[in-house]
Amino acid sequence: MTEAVSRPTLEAVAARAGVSRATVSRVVNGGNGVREPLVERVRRAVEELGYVPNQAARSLVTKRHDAIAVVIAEPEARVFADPFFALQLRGISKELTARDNQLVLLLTEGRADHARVARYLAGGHVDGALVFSLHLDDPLPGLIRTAGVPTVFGGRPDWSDGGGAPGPLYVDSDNRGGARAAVRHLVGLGRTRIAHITGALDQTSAVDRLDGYRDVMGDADPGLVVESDFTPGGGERAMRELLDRRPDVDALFAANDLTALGALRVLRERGLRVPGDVAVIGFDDVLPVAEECDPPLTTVRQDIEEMGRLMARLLLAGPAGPGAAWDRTGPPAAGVVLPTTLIRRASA
Amino acid sequence: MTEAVSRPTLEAVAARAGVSRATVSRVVNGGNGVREPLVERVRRAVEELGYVPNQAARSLVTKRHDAIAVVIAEPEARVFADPFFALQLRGISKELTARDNQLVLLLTEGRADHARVARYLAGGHVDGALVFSLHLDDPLPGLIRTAGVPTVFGGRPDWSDGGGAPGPLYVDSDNRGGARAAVRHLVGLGRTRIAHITGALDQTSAVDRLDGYRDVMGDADPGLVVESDFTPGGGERAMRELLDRRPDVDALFAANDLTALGALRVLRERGLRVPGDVAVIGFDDVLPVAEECDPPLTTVRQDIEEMGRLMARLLLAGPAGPGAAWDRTGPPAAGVVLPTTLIRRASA
DNA sequence: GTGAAAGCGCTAACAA
DNA sequence: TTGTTAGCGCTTTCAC
Repeated sequence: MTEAVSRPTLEAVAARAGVSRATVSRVVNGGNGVREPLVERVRRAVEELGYVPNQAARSLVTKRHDAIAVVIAEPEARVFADPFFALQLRGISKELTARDNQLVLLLTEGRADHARVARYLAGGHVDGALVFSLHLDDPLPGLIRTAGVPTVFGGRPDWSDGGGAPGPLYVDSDNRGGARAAVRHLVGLGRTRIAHITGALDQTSAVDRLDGYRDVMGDADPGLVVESDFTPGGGERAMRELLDRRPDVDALFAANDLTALGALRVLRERGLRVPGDVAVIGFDDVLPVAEECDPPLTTVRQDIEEMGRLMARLLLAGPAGPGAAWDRTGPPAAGVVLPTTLIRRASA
Repeated sequence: MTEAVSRPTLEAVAARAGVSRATVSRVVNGGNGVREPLVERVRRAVEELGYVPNQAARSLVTKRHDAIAVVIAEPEARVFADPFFALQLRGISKELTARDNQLVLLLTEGRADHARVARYLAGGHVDGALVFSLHLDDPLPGLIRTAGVPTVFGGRPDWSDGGGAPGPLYVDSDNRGGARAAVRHLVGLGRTRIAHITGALDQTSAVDRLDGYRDVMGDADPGLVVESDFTPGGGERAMRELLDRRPDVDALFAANDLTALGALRVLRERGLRVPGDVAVIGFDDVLPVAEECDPPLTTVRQDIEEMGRLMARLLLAGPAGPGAAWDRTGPPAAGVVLPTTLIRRASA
């Protein structure tokens, strides 16, 4: 019946092994400076008793938690219609697991939750935080800075190019470069009236992709750019607007795969062939979206899982253990930008 | 520079408010039995010092953690190609937040991770666990039972109909009833050669949906049933096999929306009209999949977010506080089954 | 190399 | 109603 009686303590293990609590503690924490035969005896006692260290007691004295928070701040429903976050989470989880850290998930729905998250982070319950999906006017970064928790951002925060202050740590993909590659590919296909449906322009990823488009198409008709929001519905609306305005468009670079999906529906509905009449490229390479749409989507791939892994690695990378590096010098500054690759499928 | 100096303790607040630690503790934990003026004074001191209770110290004495683990055991890549889990997570998160609990996310990749998860749960780091995605031969339930952690399962575990023992707590949707509704709808459309592409039959949800199909189509050609795995790729393969075997099929009930998505591609590729030649119904109503496919998918909706919310509610519902009810009587037994609704769109 | 002892910050009897 | 006190289980000096 698995009585929920109190689990064995260090004390119990010590008694069983015939040593002191201190020795057991040493063995449990790597066994440095303990003679081999003793180590062996303690290990056996641990095994026999099924001893598991009490994390609360340990944290109380070490002030470490071996836990980090993942904050996903996305008020809209979008978050979960998009496999993007799930993939990042997976990467983060793998890395944390490998380093014996736990993942505390903090989901926020709008402003009301910000205070809660800030309080939690400031409360020193975790050793660090991984923060996603910031919008330009988001108060969260400020709150986090105040909380003084080591933090790595997913995606470049908008204030990262600021003045002299050491920038925040972040991991991003090369949105601008990826966008350029996509548009150049369309140019290479001989397309001349290349449109762009943007993402939500209060996020740096959307701005960077737009900039990449402009790098190549600088002199194009501004009417070829339609603002949208990274969703399939938004993609549809934008595509309609675009076709009404410029029926002669012969290529589209969509801010992400979901947007492309919406655009494809409208193109089909209007009887336009892809890529015959309009070539289409997305961004993300999120499966099954990209692979399963019709036609399969040419898109710019970012290694989302690797981004997650990297964020975790960066957060835990403090030279003298978690926290140390940050406390004295402030964040190690700057960001890591991962490359993107153009994946050719049928749509362009 | 937000020095990472030690945060204020109960002691400090007590000193500032001119009361004892015990009084501060009482106020912080609801203020019962403390006279109003004192409460006020303590509150102010807490405010001024920015005091946040040290959770580790608290857990050490209360043996509670105000944290629960969410275990997602899904070896395949499928997990994250499917918005299903994300939605459940969101529901869980909302409910936990409302009850001041934290969510510790445990993702497992195959068997290797089971031991790790079991150890963590047995370690008493959390007050309970929410467990998803069990497969028939999964060792996790056994390990969890041994660990003695209060647990609620997402989806009916296969061993729940067993003998006399009180069953495990679980939340599921009415897979069988939903399947029946779907197939009956197809019958109502005048279809007679109604096929079914199953999900992964090592999961009860897939088995239940198949049973629902059989409830209505008991006497149909067994050749109309093809086994698959809940993925778009699997759906494609199954649809091809089906068409080769029974080219006269006039309706399809797919085990989930992703499967339907794959099947739709094959139908289109073979020049068959949906719903003209073949009517198609999915299961889940997961957006954007169902809404954005072509044609928009008629499907059986389950309220995924509500399932998550309910799981959390159930887990935290112990009469004498978390744990208590479980410790003496074992799990309160049985499951909660949520209704499903048929959502009519264009595909059937 | 090993043990003894002093807390980490909090809650929960128990006294007052 | 409020304060005093004794630990919760662990790590970590400091002696030995």
